[in-house]
Amino acid sequence: MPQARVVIPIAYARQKIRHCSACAMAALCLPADLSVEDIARLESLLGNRRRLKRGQHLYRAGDGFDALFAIRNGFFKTDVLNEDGRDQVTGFQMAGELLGLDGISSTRHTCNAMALEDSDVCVIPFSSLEHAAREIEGLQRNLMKLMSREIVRDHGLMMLLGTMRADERLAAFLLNLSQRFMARGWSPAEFHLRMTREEIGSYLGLKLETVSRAFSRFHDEGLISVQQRHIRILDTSGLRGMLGGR
Amino acid sequence: MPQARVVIPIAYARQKIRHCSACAMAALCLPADLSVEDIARLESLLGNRRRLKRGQHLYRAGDGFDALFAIRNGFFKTDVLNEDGRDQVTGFQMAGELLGLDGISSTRHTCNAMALEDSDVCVIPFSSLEHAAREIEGLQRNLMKLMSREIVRDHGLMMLLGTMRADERLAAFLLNLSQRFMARGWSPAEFHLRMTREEIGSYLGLKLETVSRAFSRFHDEGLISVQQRHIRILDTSGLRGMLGGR
DNA sequence: CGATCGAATTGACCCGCATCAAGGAGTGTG
DNA sequence: CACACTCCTTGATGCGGGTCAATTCGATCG
Repeated sequence: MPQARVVIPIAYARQKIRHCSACAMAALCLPADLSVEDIARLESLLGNRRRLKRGQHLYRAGDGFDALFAIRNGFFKTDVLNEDGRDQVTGFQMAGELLGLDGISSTRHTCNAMALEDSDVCVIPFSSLEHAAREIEGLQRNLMKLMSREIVRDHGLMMLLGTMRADERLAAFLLNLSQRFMARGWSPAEFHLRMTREEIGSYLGLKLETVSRAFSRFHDEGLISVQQRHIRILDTSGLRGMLGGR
Repeated sequence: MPQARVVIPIAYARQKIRHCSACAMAALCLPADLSVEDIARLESLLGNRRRLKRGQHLYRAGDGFDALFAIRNGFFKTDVLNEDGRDQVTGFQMAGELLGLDGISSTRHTCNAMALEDSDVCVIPFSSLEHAAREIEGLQRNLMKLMSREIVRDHGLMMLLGTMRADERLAAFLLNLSQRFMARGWSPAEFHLRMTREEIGSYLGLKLETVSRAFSRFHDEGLISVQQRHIRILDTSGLRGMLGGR
């Protein structure tokens, strides 16, 4: 067991040599479209990697903000909690996506980020990133694009929460997951949900029972097959047809 | 009437001399905390001002993106429209706030921005802004903070849409407006709504009848007085108590 | 000053989803 | 292997807000 203490730093050191340039997710992440030299610059400012076990928090609302996190692999949820105890899942994040953008607005994080499976993130100290972004044109642009994309994504979710009925919401959710898995080279048709029905419900503004019933209905209609958290999409266009199926 | 054609360009030219440094909203806007010299730099890259009549669009979804807009005075709504014709108001913006951040993620805007009263905005060409942000540290930071603040704001709205009941939503809406008016030195207790019940409803994920009924209920309970669009808040803490009044 | 038109209010009814409750499936533990 | 625990499914019931419809209010205009 004392060995672990020795082994881990070595592993870190080795990992630190090749960060982005060896990362399968680079194209979806901050380094997108940067030149080899600029990627090297970016790598030089990265902090250590950080590993999280399922259920661990990467950060919590109120924690000081000093770094962004790029998911190397794993799966996260973010949620906000308000005064009266209600909480709302604001997103599920997967490899290649950035966590912590909410913290830039002040000196503290405003939401919680929790690993839904054992995960691995790159720590990007924000002050170094800011500094580098002033010198690397493409980096500044990428960072702003990522933030803007987050804003656009949020608008889509508002649309979902404000105008859609339960099964439209779930169909949109599944199609979104499917598409993001596909963008990562994974199967778009068959995947394992890493979140509970309750977390899906919180994200979609529904109760867990409603989510469960909608899953069963999709199953009965032959759109998907569901076994607990294992999902197989059988009829993508059928699912797509549910949107606006008002 | 031909006179107007002559007068307007002159007015523009005169306005261009002093932008941020003479603007009452500077503290809430991009120049916040910048030095006098940096503000001068920022002013030098501003485009013309642009005036809009009530009902005019500043931009529409699909329009090319090349500038941000800072509201000098007036009032806007932004909304997104999806394939099947439903739309969702994503925000109401007032003096000192920035419009167009959604466009950064691609080369096009993804939502519509419409003036709800005669308004006046500063045009900020984005490529110049990006360039200046690389040289002016505080400017880059302010821009990122504004984007991050937008993300945090959106999370709050998701919470509202995902977990609150109708009158909580309306109470939160009124308190938010009130606070923003106060931050601008206007009355927090008495104001004129610039949007219809239907637009409020779209923003809050409710139908216009529900919004109207909630207003009437608040009125009957002595929390506010309502006459069409004129609102007077009579009991702020009462309103606040409605949140989480499950 | 009456006519017209969009916006807001109010009422009656109904439906989708929340709520409450019971039981089943899967997983880890002593 | 029994037990506990969490997560999921399914049913019964009720309510909040959607829907449809009628009326009123206020502004604009001939």
